[in-house]
Amino acid sequence: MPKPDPDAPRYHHGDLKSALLQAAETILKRDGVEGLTLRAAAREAGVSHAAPKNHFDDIRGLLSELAAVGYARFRTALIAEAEAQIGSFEPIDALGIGYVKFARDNPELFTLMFRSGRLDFERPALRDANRAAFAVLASGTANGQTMPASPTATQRLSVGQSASIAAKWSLVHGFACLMLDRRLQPLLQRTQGAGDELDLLETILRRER
Amino acid sequence: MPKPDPDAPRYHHGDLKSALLQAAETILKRDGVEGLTLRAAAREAGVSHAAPKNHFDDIRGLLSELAAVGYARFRTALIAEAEAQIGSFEPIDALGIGYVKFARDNPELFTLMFRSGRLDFERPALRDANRAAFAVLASGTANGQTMPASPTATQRLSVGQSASIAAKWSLVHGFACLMLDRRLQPLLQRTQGAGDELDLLETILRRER
DNA sequence: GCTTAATGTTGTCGCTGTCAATATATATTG
DNA sequence: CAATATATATTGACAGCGACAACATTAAGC
Repeated sequence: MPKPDPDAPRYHHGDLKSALLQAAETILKRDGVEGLTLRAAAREAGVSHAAPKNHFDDIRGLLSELAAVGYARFRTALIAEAEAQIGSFEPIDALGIGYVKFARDNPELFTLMFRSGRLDFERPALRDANRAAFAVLASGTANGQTMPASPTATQRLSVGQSASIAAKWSLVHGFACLMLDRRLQPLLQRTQGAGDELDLLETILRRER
Repeated sequence: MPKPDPDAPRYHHGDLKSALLQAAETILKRDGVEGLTLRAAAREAGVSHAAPKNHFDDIRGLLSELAAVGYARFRTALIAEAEAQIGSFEPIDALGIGYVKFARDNPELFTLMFRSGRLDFERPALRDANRAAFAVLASGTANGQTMPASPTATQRLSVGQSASIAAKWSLVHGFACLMLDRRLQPLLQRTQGAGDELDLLETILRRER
């Protein structure tokens, strides 16, 4: 009788959705967002070019689901950094450092998540992952408040609170974007005794209080 | 004898490069960066699909030259805002307001210039326009210094000066990016008596001194 | 005026996303 | 268990894209 050979080519993959997401991430790291196509992911996973349609509808679906994975990792990275920096930085600043570190360590994924313009945030997986990540950010942004995030984040804010949150968020987000585009490099190069970008960020955060 | 009819179809356009750039901007505003293709620009300008190659080499060339036009406008917008805000904001903050206003008023162009990842900054036109624009920014960023920019921007900076510049630049750049992605909207909506994004930015800038 | 270079057109190639039609495996139900 | 329905994967096709080569037309230089 024919044994179930795991190496035998099977018509049905079994867990193609995960395999495609993994293939997509491989391509993302190797070729960047530009090189990440539906057909390339199918090739990488060893299936036909139209197979991804069953799991992701279209290219925006694939990119959005991969971005959702990214937001989940982003969230855990933020939490980890906040815990690691206890005693060194305020929670809000620790989260900012985690934000920029994530961008530095996952440049292509960060670009996909924050700068691609090809995502569908209505897609439930992405919508939820995005919200969960920003709930962590918001939790450390309210004055003096610490982890974990308040799950019901519908409370009203004062203008001052909003300004404080937007300022910090804009700062680290802009820093991350400029860093990934190597736009801070000229600045660092003409700075006496400058370190790398992360040193610069920590200097900024320490000076602001 | 045949008069030179300006409406007659001529084999040579005369000024196709400008016409293509104008067509490209029309498409950019109408369809976004995604819809801006070499062939679409050629169609919009009424020439054959391969005509742009003579003037822009490839798609990156066209996008880069259009971005160069954008940086030139960006520069004049910054200067105009700095002059308009004399007495209301410090030069550095006035430039920041100009930065965000430009993004608000030219979202697609800003996206092309700062977030597309499809530009070639080695291309002389873009390289020069980019430098000229950031010379204006740098001129208002040195402590208390005012317009116009010092053309020779090769002087060394202290870590504190770099931190100050990077902080302000990151803040307005991040704010602009988050604004264009409508990521500040949820924040504004749960803020008591909140205005629009620009009000929020001005609040931030006033609070930081 | 002749030659040369610049500019524009046509045709082609491989790639992409998307769709329709079809094949195969799994799930469900009688 | 068998028949059917559903989910999953393949094949083939189409138009749009960037890029290239071959060619046509015009302008520029000598």
